[in-house]
Amino acid sequence: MAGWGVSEQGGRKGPWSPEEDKLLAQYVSLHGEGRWSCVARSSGLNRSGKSCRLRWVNYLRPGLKRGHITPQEEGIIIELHALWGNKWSTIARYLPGRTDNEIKNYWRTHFKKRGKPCEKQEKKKNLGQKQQNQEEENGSSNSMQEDLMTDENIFDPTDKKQETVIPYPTFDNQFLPMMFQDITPCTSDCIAVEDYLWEGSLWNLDI
DNA sequence: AACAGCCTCAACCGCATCGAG
DNA sequence: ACTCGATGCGGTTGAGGCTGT
Repeated sequence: MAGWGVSEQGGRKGPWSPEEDKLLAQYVSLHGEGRWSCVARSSGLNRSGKSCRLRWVNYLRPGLKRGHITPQEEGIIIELHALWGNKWSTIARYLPGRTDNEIKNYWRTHFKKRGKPCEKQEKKKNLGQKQQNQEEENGSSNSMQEDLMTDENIFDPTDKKQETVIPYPTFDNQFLPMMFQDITPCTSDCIAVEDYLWEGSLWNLDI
């Protein structure tokens, strides 16, 4: 990000102003989501379609949750990441109100670099830098996450044979109580995933 | 109080995929 | 079958806030 300003296409870049947010929200409420390039052109925003979509999806869309990821959500993220790997948008579908960007950032912050979730704060308080470095070197502290991320364990969504349609929960029903929404699998594949989620402890809230 | 290092998160980029013509 | 624009996704970056010294 070498300096905000104007993109190659001439559109504005950088942080969105409240005025831009308002324009975008107004336009989407009138015309609906989609056709982002049209949104960019017609709304008066000097932004790329991509930028408009991203802003709407990650920030302006109604129903987005604010605040910290809960332990329950964290558990879901761990389980689904073990299933699908870095398929953040897929994982986000199971966390109503959370965006793929948010989940991606969370994973990166809490799991990728360091050890187990929540260990960060403990480390800060209890461990000296030396010990921290030692743990990072021998990799023992995050063996759980690394195990989950091994190729053998990752469900490959790009494999058409394995790919599973995930019909729920979507943004439309995000206002239902999280994780106990009225889920209705529509295909046998869905049921298979459902079985995994229920039997495989994803929905076990004893985390 | 000042500084340095770390962390978070909004936003960008590049690539892949999809669909219309 | 091919091209091209639109859209979606995952990876990456950097500004600003936070925390420890």
